[in-house]
Amino acid sequence: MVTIYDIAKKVGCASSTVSKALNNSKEVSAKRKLEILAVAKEMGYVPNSSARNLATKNSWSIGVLFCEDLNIGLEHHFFGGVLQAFKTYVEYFGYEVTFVSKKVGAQALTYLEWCKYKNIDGVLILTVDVEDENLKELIESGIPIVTVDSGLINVPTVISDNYQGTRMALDYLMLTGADHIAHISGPLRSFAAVERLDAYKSILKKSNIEVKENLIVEANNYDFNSGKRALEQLISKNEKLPEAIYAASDDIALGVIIGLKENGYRVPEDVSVVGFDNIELARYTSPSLTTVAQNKVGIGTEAAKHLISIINKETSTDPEMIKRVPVELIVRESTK
Amino acid sequence: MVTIYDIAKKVGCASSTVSKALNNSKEVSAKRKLEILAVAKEMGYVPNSSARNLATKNSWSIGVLFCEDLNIGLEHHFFGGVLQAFKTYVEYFGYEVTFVSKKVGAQALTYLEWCKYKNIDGVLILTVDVEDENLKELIESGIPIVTVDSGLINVPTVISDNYQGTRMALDYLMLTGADHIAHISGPLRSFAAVERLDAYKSILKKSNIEVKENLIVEANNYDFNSGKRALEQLISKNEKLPEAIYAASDDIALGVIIGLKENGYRVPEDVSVVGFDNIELARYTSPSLTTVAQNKVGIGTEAAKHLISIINKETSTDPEMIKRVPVELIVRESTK
DNA sequence: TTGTAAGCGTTATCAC
DNA sequence: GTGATAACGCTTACAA
Repeated sequence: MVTIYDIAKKVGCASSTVSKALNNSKEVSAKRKLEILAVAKEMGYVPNSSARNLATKNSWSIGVLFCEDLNIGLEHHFFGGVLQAFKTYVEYFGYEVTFVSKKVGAQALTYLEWCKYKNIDGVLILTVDVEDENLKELIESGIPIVTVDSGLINVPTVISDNYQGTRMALDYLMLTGADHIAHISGPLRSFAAVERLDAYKSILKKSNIEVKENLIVEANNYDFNSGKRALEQLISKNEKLPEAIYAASDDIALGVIIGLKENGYRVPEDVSVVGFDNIELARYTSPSLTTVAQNKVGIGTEAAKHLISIINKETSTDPEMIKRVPVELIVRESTK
Repeated sequence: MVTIYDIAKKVGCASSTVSKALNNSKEVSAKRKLEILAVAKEMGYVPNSSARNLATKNSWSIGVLFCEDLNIGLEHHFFGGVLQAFKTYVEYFGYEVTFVSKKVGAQALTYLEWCKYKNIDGVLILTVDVEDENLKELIESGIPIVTVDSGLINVPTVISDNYQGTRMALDYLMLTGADHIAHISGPLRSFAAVERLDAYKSILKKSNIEVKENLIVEANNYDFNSGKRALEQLISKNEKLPEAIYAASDDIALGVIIGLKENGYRVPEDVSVVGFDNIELARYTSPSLTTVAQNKVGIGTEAAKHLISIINKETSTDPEMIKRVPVELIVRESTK
């Protein structure tokens, strides 16, 4: 391994001079700087992260936290997509991203301990077990944190604009003649699910439409199967299905559509269906799916931007902060 | 920040003794050890990663490399799933995982430089631009590397057993009476696509079935649209479609099925279709999809296991090594 | 402009 | 068993 001492020896100067040259300090003459840089390159010098971090007390690294215990994780396109955009943005600003771990060597650590151990600059919380005591400690520690759609309170949050999305979906359905609109919500332990349900209720009220509890069903999860089961419940709770169903996710919506078909309903002739997400497949199903498109890149980027601004103390950290990223209604065949 | 000096002062011993106690060395009396541990806990001591790494020249961290330039990345369920399993496994053994970056602060680095900078123990290459010069340098550096289905040669690879999977798919199709089987391959810049195509040819030959070039079409990509377009090509190349189509991915297969329907074919009555992956949706489409299931967790875990064994020098690093993870045929409705 | 030296928090080597 | 002390590679006052 080549160190600044090796370079100093070869150039015939002090190591501090080398350090200054390498850090582009103006306390070195241009000539010396050039000379040192040339030798550094020639010798294949690469700085040492640990030594630098130790001396500067600065890690330039951001932790990503997600619970693999939950059955929702990186393989979910939403979180994968958000993380990718997040990573791209923060790396552009010179940060590296590391997964927050619960151990170092053989020793178990809490999240907070691990962050201190690594001297992490900030944390992105992706998915999480809200009950986790460890998490509480981390949140209260004062380390810069941002979360995405995790259901955590008291943490700055970046999330799709669920109210806007719900309004666009319902407005469109009403426009196409639906007087009765059911809602299959996501699991209500999810923050997004609650927001979409609240929006549904509030928008109906504003349109002077009665909110009927028998038109609301909570899916156990965001997936296809839960959607299908929720539809069965909806059917059993109503003699006659409403003209439209607003589902809290595309997977749920697809489950609903299959369930409708199996029960002899035509989509959209008998029942219109709108989803939420705009998964890749939505345009290819039959009928293709009308849906509220989430902007994964936008969410990841906003989360990154906000986290960095907290780290740089450009933003006073307001734990109540919620940044809503605009969504878009994509009209396809599953609605009239 | 609490350091071992703070602990030493409070306990009334030397810092080296504290270090030994903390590292569970037997060069400390049991009594002292207990005392020191208690004080450490009381003071909220957390070790410092940089200092430790600097002193031990050991980072306990593994880099994950993937090109976000490609339109395939973390949001793809396959890579997301593999990474998640990989992470779980290596963390169990005390490693942390960090994304390989191309810069540190404002300075651009090559992959290899970054790995040296971080003193990384090993690298998992997920997706990659095979042409990348930077990559070549990394591969030739001797740093422990494992890759998953990336198409790289000269890097130990963990991949689904594409031959076995193809054989199971084709055997099943032949069993159900298909004499002619077309293949929509993945993009041939992908290693897996080549393997599946080769297996297709070789298995047909072994079954004394002629390999006809007009029954083979390369999809531009692994996605739905590419599948649909490939089907159009297949149709234009053949007066009469074969009884079965073996597709290199589920997304391709779904595109093929939609295309078949649009062209008036029934699945599976007129044409059987088999995919590869077993994406979550495969069981829910109509018809549900017969497919070769890839074991994402198995692949991630095997990659982790192998990388760690290279790091520990338990395995002599053989760049030609290919570990094939068993696949499984899931029979559903898209085949007779 | 350049050099000296202390310090970052650990570990590891050697005396005692 | 315990304690000095050097070393890891770098940054940064401060002195020259």
